[in-house]
Amino acid sequence: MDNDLKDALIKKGISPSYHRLKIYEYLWENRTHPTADDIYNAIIKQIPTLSKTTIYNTLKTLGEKGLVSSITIEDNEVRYDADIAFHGHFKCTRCGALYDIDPEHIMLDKKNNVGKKILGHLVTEKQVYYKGICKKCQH
Amino acid sequence: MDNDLKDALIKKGISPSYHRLKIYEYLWENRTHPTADDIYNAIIKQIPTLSKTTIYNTLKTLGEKGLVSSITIEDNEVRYDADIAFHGHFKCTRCGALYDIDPEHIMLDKKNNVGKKILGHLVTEKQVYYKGICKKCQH
DNA sequence: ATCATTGCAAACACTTTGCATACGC
DNA sequence: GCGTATGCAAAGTGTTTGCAATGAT
Repeated sequence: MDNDLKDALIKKGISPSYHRLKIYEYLWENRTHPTADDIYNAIIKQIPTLSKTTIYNTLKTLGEKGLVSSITIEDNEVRYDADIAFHGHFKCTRCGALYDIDPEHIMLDKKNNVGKKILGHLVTEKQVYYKGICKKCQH
Repeated sequence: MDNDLKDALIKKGISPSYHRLKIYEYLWENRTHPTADDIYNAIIKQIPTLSKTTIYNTLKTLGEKGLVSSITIEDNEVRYDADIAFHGHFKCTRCGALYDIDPEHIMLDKKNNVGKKILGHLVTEKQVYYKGICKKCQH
């Protein structure tokens, strides 16, 4: 399992250092759309010398190579996701949780239009998100 | 025309100070999705004593009262829009321009689902955006 | 020995906060 | 004159940068 992730890094030309592997592993196992800070606070327990810089460097590298996607909904926080298949998001404005939303639930075409043109503009990325009050917070 | 905007502020319970009116007027006339800084740099010419704080205060007030919507695509900049009808956006990663995209072009339902529930979550806001290379930058 | 990775501290950009001043009714 | 709006400066937050130290082959 660890080796699968390691191989994924190698396949993309990223040398699989211990730190990078741990960060990618964390994102792979925690589908909670963590921020850079969340990831840092989780992994520092296992790697006490870890620095934020390494988190940022690694997330940037993984992002550039297409292994993770980044989600910006609030201006003050970027969240990261190892699920790179197209899907929407729902952000609860009360508790802050971020949920995944399948394309079929948002009446979108399942394809994300990436590689196509809209009004003449070439699309390389698509994001759909909702805000509101999540299921748990409605009571 | 100025009076229409003034009345819109009054109707929402916002006292129409000169500064607030100028900021709202700027957003109304410039559908370029400016940042707080863009607005500041534009209006400082007419009101030399203007401060950024007033820009932020005003944008917050207008946003809370539903007169402008804010768009977050890049983590480091919030853009503002006096067009509060639902529509998508396209951000050019080369030149940075932000274009409006009509709902019909993005194969979405025209309704924005606001007030409805998705997977049990109550939706209060929906945003759709694309990134890519815009028409002008493709040559 | 060489090159890449990591870590620290400082720099940065945008936004918010606290409080004093000025304005409008 | 009183309450609100404004402005300044400082603090805060998340991220990036420069460079030195460390690690791997």
